[in-house]
Parts: sequence; structure tokens; C-alpha cells
Amino acid sequence: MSSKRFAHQLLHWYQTQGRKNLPWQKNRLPYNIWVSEIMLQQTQVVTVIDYYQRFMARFPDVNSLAAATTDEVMHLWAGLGYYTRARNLHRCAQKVVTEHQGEFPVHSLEAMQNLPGIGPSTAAAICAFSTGQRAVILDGNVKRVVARYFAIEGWYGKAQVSKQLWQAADQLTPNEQLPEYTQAIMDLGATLCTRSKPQCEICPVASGCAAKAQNLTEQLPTPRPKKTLAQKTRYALVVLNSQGAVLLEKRPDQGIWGGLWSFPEFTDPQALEEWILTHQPLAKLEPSLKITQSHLFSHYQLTLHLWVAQLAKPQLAENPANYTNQLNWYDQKKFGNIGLAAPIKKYFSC
DNA sequence: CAATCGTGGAA
DNA sequence: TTTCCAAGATT
Repeated sequence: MSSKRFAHQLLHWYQTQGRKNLPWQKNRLPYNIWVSEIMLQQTQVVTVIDYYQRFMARFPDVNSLAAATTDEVMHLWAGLGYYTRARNLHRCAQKVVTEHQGEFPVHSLEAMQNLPGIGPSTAAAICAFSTGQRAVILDGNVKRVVARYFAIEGWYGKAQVSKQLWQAADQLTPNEQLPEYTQAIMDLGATLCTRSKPQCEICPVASGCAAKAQNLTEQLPTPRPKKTLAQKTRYALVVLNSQGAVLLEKRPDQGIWGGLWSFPEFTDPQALEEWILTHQPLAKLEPSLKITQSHLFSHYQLTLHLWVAQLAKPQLAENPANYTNQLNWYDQKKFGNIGLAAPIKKYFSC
């Protein structure tokens, strides 16, 4: 059976060419594997490494993470992107502590998938790495490898194509050496079977690759259909008080930068000025100070106009009674206690 | 099911 | 400079 030959060839290549010294490969503890897998979702290895080291130094185990404040978790995640991951990570830790006696249910793929932030592929990766049980992953690397190996056409954002890829990945997955195989197929995709200029000449499974046989490696996997990037314009309020603290608002979980702190944001200038006059009759706009930031996301481009305001009545404006855990003043010395959205980091160059 | 959700590296 | 998308999950 060709699938057995695939695993055999891949595992032989992995012995000498696989990646074995990444920070999360020092042990095979479910907690360590889990943190790395969540960080690595849609994020490149080189980007994750520093975040992983800092995170593990602060939260060495699931109990320490479960006991942390959301703000501190978000602080260590700020800059990594996809902040739902961080909020789910925190929730997941608390759920493992309260419902699973502090131990990940790694012997049940289904139980793992019922934890927040852990989907089919991540559950399989954690289970395979930590227990060696047979579990099928399908990350971006594996999608690319199997799409080429079986010459599967179509964008894998489509459900039907995704289903085919899962079946193909399942077919190739062996019954033994799951930790090694799981790492190996990701390494192949990351180092040889790359998006552009794959190194088929030295690929261990080239002999069975349908894309190579049909000269389709450049066409596969089928790229995402192009679509024009949406544009958004927003207005944000920048206020510093007499102590040098800045007024920040915690962003709602739904939407961009969810759970991070940013400048109070408005859809239009009228809303911004109205907010100052009614909700906070404490400041006056300084029209001469307007700063424009540009932020590019996967699905839209944001133009953010920062309007700098000055406090008209500092003694009132700085009264703590006027503020909540969703809206408050933050001195830059306390920036280490919360997660800051990109506009804040850009404005303060931190 | 299709859209949403970040950031930075590579080409 | 522009385009593409990476160790995907959630709604």
C-alpha cells in the first residue's frame, strides 16, 4: 500500500532532516505542547519562539495559567494576533483545572476537542505528541503536502476540498511512530514542500507524488480566490491626564483586538465629539493634533484617525469614580499589566 | 457554510 | 510596492 511507503520514506528522512530542537520539543508534556500548538495556529514558527519562551517562563503549568488575570495573559499575547486564541487559552486552562483535575484529557480526542480553542487538528497534534496514539492532523503544511501528493485541486477553504484533504491525510497516517510522523510531515511541508519553489529533487516522497508526476507542483495547492480588500475608517480619542496617564478602553471580545486595551474608538467624528460632550464633558479637542495610523488585516484595511484632546476639567476627568474596568487611565508604567492593541504600541513606540 | 480574526516574512 | 498566507477555530 502506497500510504505505508509514504510514512516509511518520510520517517527515514525525518531521522536526519527533521526539526528536533524547537523550544516546545524539550519535553512532551501536554501543557507545553498545547501552548505551542495554540500559538502556532496560523502563525509561523519564527514568530512564536520568543512569545512561547516568555509565556512559559511566566506560566510554567496549567494551574499558574488558570490563576492568572485575563489582562496578564493578554499582555503576554499582545502582538501575536488572533486574540480569541489567548482568551480561549485562558478559559481552557481554567476548564482543565476545574473539570479535568488539572490534567488534559489527552487519551480522548473527543474530550480534547471539547476544550475551547482546540479544534480537530490541534487536538490530534496534542494527542499524538503526548501519547503516541494515532491521530490525524491537517495544518497548513499537511494540506500543502497531501494536496500535491494526491494532486487534489480546489481551494481548501471550501468544505468539499477540506473533506478530501482530511481523507488523504488520514490515508497517509501510519499506526506507529505517531509523534515522529506528525512532526515529520509538518517539517516536510515547512522545509521542502514549500509554497513556492518546492525542493522536489531531494524530497523523500517524490516518487509517489502525483503533482510532481503531472508537473503540477506550481499550481497546487489551489490558491485562495482573490477579492478586493475592504476599507474601514475609524476615529479614536487620545487623552493624557495631568499625571501623564492615557485613557484606554478595553475592546469587546468580538471584533478586532478583542480583549486588548486601545484608545476609545468611534465610527465617525460626530460620535467622538458627542462622546466627549455627553459621556465625558471633561475634555476639549485640539484640532491641530490629528494623527493617522494605517492597519492592514487579512480581511480589511483600517485607517485610524487619532484625535488628540486636552482635559478641560482635570479634577473631574481624573476622578476614579467616573471609570470602570472597561474604561480607565493607564500610566505607561502599568503597560506591563495589560495587553495593548497595535494603535497604542504604535503611538507610544512600545 | 462562509466570514471573521493579526501580524510579519517571503517573493 | 503588492500579494500571499502561515502548526485553524469559531460562529
